[in-house]
Amino acid sequence: MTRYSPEHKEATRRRMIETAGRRFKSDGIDGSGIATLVADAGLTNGAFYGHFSSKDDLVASVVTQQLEDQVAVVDSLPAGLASVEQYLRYYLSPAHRDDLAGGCPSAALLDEIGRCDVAVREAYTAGATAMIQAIARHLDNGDPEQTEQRAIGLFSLLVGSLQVARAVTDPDLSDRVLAAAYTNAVALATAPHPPAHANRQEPE
Amino acid sequence: MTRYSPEHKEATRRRMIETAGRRFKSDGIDGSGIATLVADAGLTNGAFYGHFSSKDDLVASVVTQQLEDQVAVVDSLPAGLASVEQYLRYYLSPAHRDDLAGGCPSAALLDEIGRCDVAVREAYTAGATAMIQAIARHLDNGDPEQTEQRAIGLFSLLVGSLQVARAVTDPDLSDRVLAAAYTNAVALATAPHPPAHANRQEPE
DNA sequence: TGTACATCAGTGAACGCGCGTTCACTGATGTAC
DNA sequence: TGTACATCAGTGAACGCGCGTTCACTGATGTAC
Repeated sequence: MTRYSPEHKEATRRRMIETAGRRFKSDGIDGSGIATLVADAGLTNGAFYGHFSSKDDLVASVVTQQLEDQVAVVDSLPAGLASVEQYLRYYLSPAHRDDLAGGCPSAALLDEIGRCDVAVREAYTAGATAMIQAIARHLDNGDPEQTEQRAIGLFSLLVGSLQVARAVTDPDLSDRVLAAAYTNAVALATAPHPPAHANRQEPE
Repeated sequence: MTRYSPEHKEATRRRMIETAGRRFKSDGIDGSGIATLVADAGLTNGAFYGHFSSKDDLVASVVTQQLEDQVAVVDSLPAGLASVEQYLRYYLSPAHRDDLAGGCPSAALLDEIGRCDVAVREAYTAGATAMIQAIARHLDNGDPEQTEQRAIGLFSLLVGSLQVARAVTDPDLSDRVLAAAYTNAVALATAPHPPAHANRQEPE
């Protein structure tokens, strides 16, 4: 009854989601046309709507997949702060900065996602929530509220820093942005327990 | 010899740059067409090329203007950490999160700027450099290298947090992102002197 | 003061192009006998 | 094993539309006399 192997179409769909992820991250969502997206997967124009109901449908699938992949990487890190620092070194490396297509989806697409339709933003919300929890598991210090705060802050700092480092044309400034982010990220991740719901605190 | 007042055309140009800034920030750069941009300033299609040589030329002018305005706000803050905290409260407020068109240009446009042509990115580089210096003046603690690191980190954290808070659809999560950013930003800005070029530091 | 005129900011129709989407079709596949 | 067939993933031309840009023009302006 079923022609072709049952995995055949599903494999093509997965290939489209993966190649579209790379294309979106390097050229932007608005900057990537259907013709280019299907060509990247070795198909032609009309094949698209056999797999996705619209471009937005593809975008939502891509966002979900990209964040799941990123969560899987964080989940696979060994426990302990040393491996968090190792991840920070990768995330804030010149290699990651220069690899738009293969890098962090939030850094590449976040403000565009913010302007997408609600289905895309819901996909992002689920993915970002999972990502924050994955980071929090590595920072856990017994105070869940403070741990979540730090996980959110670390995630935001990483995303913002990588975007700044990518946008500026001065290579020296770009390197300083990455280095500053690393110093601040390590401080944030390893800060001692106390002021959880930070009351003001004078310097010195 | 000169017809019209000499300020007339310049005033129209400034009006275009200002309305385009709002439009770009709410709809994105790719998402804003020339027809809409000129209509926002009360003009019609063809008037555009009397003021700008191309859309990219307008984008570069907008980026320069938007960052200059933001630097002027930071420069006008009274000295002292209390006024930095006041600015952080504004920046990370629900009101700012919900005011795309009137808010921070980096939070609204940064990843799109990263994909723009080199003239736009150079305009952004100049603006971001000025912004980092303006922030650093408020954080100065005698160590210029550490001060710049903190200014860069603070700027990146703010931009990233606002983007995350805007992208997610869950209002409660969005509020928690803003609150977490505030706590982490205050900690970053008011941290005591010591570990400037942070050597590793075990927790507790 | 009143009229003729040169300037030029702004008009609006038109251009070629690539967008997202539709649809009649093709042809490789695995099945039935 | 060999042939006829039903399936359906993928093809490729076409659609209406809005994009960035061009250009011949209009008409309000301030000037000259």
